[in-house]
Amino acid sequence: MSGIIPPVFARGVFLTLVEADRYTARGSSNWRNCRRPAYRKECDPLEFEPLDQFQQRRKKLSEIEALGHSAYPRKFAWTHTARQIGEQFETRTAEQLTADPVNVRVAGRIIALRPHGKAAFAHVTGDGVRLQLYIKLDVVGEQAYQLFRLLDLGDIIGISGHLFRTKTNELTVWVEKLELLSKALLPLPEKWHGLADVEQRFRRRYLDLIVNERSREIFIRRAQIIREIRHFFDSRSYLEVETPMMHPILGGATARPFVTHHNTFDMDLYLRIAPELYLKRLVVGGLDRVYEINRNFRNEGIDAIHQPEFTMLEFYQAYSDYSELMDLTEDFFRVLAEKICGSTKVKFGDDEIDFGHFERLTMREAICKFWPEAAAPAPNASELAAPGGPRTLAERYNVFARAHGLVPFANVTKLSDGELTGELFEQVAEAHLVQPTFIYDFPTAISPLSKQKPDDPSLTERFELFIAGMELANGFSELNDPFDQEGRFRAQVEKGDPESPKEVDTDYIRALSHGLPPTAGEGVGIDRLVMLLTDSHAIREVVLFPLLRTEGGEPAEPPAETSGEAK
RNA sequence: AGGGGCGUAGCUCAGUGGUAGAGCAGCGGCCUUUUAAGCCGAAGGUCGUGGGUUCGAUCCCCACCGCCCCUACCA
Repeated sequence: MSGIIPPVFARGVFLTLVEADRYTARGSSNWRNCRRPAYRKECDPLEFEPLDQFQQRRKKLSEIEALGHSAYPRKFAWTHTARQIGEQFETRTAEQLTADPVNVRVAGRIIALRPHGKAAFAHVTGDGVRLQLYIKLDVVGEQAYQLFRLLDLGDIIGISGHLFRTKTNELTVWVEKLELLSKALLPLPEKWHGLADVEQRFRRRYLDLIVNERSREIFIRRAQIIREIRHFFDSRSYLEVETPMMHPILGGATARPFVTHHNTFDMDLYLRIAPELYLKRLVVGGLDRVYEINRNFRNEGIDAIHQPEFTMLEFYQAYSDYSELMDLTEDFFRVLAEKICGSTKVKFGDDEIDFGHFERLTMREAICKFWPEAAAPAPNASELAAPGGPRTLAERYNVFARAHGLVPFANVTKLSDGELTGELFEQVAEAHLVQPTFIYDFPTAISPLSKQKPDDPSLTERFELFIAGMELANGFSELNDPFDQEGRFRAQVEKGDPESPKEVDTDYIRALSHGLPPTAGEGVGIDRLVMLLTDSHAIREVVLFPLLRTEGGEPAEPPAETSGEAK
C-alpha cells in the first residue's frame, strides 16, 4: 500500500537525479497511481521518515544505477538458502572446504556490515538464518566493490562464491560475485535491541519479523499447527469446506456483529459470528464429516484473549455425541502438543500444561469444587439442581463479593436458573482451570443449539474445554429436533438483546426438517491454541496484524472515486 | 466504558521549570579475518498534538490522539 513509483517516472529520476528536488516534482498524472494512507490530505511524493536516511539511500540507489547495475532486477538463481548452507555444511572443516570447494549462490538481507577498508565482513539472513560473507576488493574487483560500498543494512543481495572458515572458524562465504536484488530505502531497527515498542511491532509487523526471531518463530509454528490440524481431520475422513462469511441472518452464536452492505442486491449482511448453521446444513446434505478453519468477526471488546476477527476450527461428525467428541478432543490436543512441541507437557508462563491428562467435571461440580471458602458453605450439586437453587447461591455469592470488593452479579432477579448457573461457573471456577479440563452438562438456557440430556431437560449434552483459564473449545450433541430448535430460536428473538438474532433462521429449520443425523460438533479457538503452544500470553502476539486504531488521529476517509481526476 | 501508566533523534533509552543527552543506525575520513569490529570528525529533535499557568514549559495543569495494564463488556 505504500507509494508505487510509476516506472517511467522513476527511470527518469534514476538516470538524471542529482539533487533531491528533481525527484519531488509533482503534478504528473502518473501520481494518480500513488496510493497513500487515507489520513494524508494530498498525494505527497514517496517519502518516509527518517527523511535524511531515505534521501541518502535514494542517492546511493541512483549511483548504483549509474554504475550499470539494475536497481530492482527480476530474479536471482540461488543454489542454497542460508539455512541449507548451515544444515549441509556446518560439519565441514576448513581443510575439507579447501580440498573440496563448495560453490554456492545465496540471497539474503544484509543485517550486519563490518567494513575494513579494502575488505569487509557482512551477515545476511535468509530463511531466518544468519550467514556470514567475506568480501575482498582484490577478489570481487573494483566495480563490484564499489557496488558493495553503496550497500546499506537492510538491502537484499545475491552473492556467489565458495565456503571457507575464518580465523574464528565461522562458516563463511568467500564472495566472488555480488549483485543488488532490492534496495532498502529505509533503515532497519536498532541491531541490539531490535524493535521493542509493542505498538510499532504490530503496525510494522514486517520489521518485527525481520528483527525479532521469536515473532518469526511464532508464525512459523502457527502455520505448522494449521497444517497438523488439517492432517488430523483429513486422516479421519473429514472434508474441509468453506462456508459464507457474509450472512443475511445472524446465528450460531450469541455475539454482536459487524454489518456490511451489498450494493447490487441493496442488502445488509452480517460478517459471520460463527459458521455453525451452514456446516450443519452440510451434514443434512450428506457430508457426514466436515470441518472448516474459519475467520469469525465479533464486534466486542479487545483484550489479551479477544480480537474482533479470530480464527476458529469447527468440525461436525454425524452419528456421534458429545462424549465421543471429548475423547476425540483429548486425542487432538495431545497429538498437536506432541507434534508441535515434542511433548505432551508444554510450558506456558509459570505453568506446565499437561496435554496427556484431561479432567472432566460437570458445570455444577465445578461450581461446588471451586466455591470460595470465604463464601462458605460450599453448595452441593443437588442444591444447584433444585429450582431456585442457583438464585439462592448467586445471592450468597453477591454477599461475599460485596464484602471482598468483587463485582456482584447485576441481574440476579432477571436471570433464569440456567443463566445464573453459567454466571456462577464463570465467576467461581473458570480462572482455576489451568490444566486441561472439560466442563460438561451446560444449562439448556445458555445452550440454544445443543441437545438436552435425556434424563434432565434443564441440561444439555454440551462441554467446553478450559486450559490456562481460557476457553479453548466448545462442543455438543447437536440439537436436531426442528420443533425444539424453532422454539429455542423464537425464545432468543423474543429476548431482544443486542447479541440475540433478530429473526428466526427458517431455512435452517427447514434443513433440520429434512433430517439432521444425530451429530456432534465442536469449535476450537485457533488463536488461543497457538498461544498455548507458543507460550504467548496475548492473542495479538499470534495474529499477524491485530486491529489497531488508525495512525494519525484523524478518521480515515473513504477513498474518493474522483480523486484521480481532481486535478 | 471507568481507573492507572506511558509517549524525548530512524531504533533502544537517559534527563531537567532556564533553549536537550548517550549508544546503535546514518554522513565524511582511516582501516584486507571481523562478528555489539575499531579509531578520528561532523550532523541529526515543534521532547505525541492543542490550549493554559509562568518572565520562561519537554517538565506543572487541562483537553485530545495513540499504545500498554487492571476492571467492565465478551458462550
